[in-house]
Amino acid sequence: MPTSKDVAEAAGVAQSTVSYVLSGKRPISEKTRKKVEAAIEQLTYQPNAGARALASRKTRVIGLVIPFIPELEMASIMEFVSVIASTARQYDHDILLVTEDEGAAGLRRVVGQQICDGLILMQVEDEDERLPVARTLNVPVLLIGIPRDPSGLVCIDADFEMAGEHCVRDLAAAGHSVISIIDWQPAVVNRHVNYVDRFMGGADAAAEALGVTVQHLPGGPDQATIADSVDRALAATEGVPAFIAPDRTVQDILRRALASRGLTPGVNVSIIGSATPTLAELQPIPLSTIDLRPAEVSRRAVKIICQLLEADSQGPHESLELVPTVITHRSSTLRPPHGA
Amino acid sequence: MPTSKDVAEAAGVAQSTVSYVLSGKRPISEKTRKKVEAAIEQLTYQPNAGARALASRKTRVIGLVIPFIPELEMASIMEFVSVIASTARQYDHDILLVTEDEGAAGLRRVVGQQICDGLILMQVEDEDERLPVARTLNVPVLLIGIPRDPSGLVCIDADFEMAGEHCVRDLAAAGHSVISIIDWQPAVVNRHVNYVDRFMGGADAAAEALGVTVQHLPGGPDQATIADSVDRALAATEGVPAFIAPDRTVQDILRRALASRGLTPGVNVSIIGSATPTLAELQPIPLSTIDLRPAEVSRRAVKIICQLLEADSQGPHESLELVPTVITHRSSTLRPPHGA
DNA sequence: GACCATCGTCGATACGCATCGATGATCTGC
DNA sequence: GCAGATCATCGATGCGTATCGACGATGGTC
Repeated sequence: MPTSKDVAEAAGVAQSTVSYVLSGKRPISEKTRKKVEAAIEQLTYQPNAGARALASRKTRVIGLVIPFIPELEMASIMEFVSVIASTARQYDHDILLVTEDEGAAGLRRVVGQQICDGLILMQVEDEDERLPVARTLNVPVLLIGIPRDPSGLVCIDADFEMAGEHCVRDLAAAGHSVISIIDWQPAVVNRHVNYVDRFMGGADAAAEALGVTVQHLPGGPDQATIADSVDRALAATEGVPAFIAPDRTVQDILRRALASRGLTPGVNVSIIGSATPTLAELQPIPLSTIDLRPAEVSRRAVKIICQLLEADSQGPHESLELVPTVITHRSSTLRPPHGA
Repeated sequence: MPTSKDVAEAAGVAQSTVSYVLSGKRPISEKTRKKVEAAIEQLTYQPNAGARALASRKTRVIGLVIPFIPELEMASIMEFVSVIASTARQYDHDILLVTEDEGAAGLRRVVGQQICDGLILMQVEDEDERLPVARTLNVPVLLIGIPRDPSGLVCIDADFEMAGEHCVRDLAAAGHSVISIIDWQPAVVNRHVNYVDRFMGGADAAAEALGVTVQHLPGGPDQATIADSVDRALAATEGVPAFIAPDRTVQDILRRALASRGLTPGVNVSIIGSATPTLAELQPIPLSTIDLRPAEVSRRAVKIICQLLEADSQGPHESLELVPTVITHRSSTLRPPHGA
């Protein structure tokens, strides 16, 4: 592997000049620059990351703490990971994976060894054991998700409250007066991520404002629970029933439960779920969705932390950004009576 | 951040002694070791990764090149990623994400900058543009997947040939004489990953050996194609029809197509799919599966590359490891007549 | 008790880059 | 045509660790 010293010799300049050509932190004459660039090209020189990190005290690596939830929602998590990694590259950074099973010690490790300059935490829980540690680390930390106490922390998440509100508002506009929300499955609820509460809060607020009824029913990966929820929903509804099912696993089971009761989405029952556009279109009856925009959340997350890294901010920052959700009508919901 | 020099001063020894305590590469007296360890503890010292990499020429980081396939099979990919990351930790290594959209240049970058000591490539295609680059990089590279020409490369993958063979063998044993394989969806087939061919080859070989008929039918995320495939399968079958659907997206559509034709898995039709045990159990009729064991493939992948890193092997290694697949009977297939 | 091997520790150096102060070269204005 | 300002480049140093050679202390041997 060639070093900057090799490049310097090939170009007939000092090593420091090579460094300045690369960083642009001092003016370099056109002639010298050309010579150096030619030497770099010819030797296929690439700066050594370790040496660079040692000298500059910056690794240009961001640690990404990924959650470990067997099975569930893995596809969604992968979308975050993938977009975060490619966005980081746009800011000339790389992503180091930190698995959740390392716990808070993992954060201390990667920051303490100075493997990375900052951290992104996914799936932040209400009372997350990693938060006290995150607050004392002297590097920028970006949370995806909003803990109970976000003081002194930088957070971003989808606007679940808006999501709940929009779902209820849309179903109400389509003429439904009773709306049933099937909860996320227990595996998610038990994680104490509070987006569940925020979603429900938004839905309840909208219901109150619009004078419609929202009832909350248990979800679950088992069919019995959901079948029971459906029956309770039907019993409580006059007219066309409406369901909101944010959890993707719940949706599949719900669809089957409705089908076996002679209910067809878009005809004599409405369903809104959360799903990516592609997945929604693949359904036999394309699903009306509330898009929680994981890609946009990921992009902004990287942008924010890169700005913090740029600023070299020492003082404890604090901010909270919510990404608007988007509701899309497809065929699984009734059309509003007035064409709205 | 404390340095090893700080630790040395606190313990009243030389910096090099601290280094030897940590590495164990020279004998250290019990007394000195205790003093140093106490100082490390008290200062919460952690070695600087950059300096360590610079001096030792080892980063203890492995680059993981993740595929970029919108939507499809993301959950499965996440399982690879997650298991690879946590297994790497067991070998005291970390994982750096490299996204596929960087292409072959990405490999050159992370290796050239010496950000990582080795690479794992996922979803290797038959004629992968990254392979010629991989061969010339002077670091260990581990492929998950088997290219057309694996010479000079180290590969691991699930044994798809065995998988195809076992599926056919099991269905034949259950009394089916005509077996229909619904192909992966076009998005997968068009990637030219050759596991599709290997699976089909295994199935065909088993069919020939057992004297049963295997027919290949197109899959696809659209219902029309699959519905058509089902009709063609039924037309060609006397007795109870049998389907093999390795693609998860195809499975869902297939299930609906069968249901709408009055066919119930395990009763008057057999289906074997590929899915994780958890997902298989969640189905209304638990799915008999061929498990391609992504977690086991991931673990072995990390093990192999860590051994190569350990060995500091310069010469071009070459190996090919296939992980046996596991077939599990649940309720979606007929039982063999003789209880076998 | 003199000699040599072994053990434990130290000091010095190298790793490759960023960065600071210094220096020579070129230009400005009078 | 000369003092001072600006520009481009160089040399030296430090970042924190691993590692090599050296060296004093200890133990055993005859």
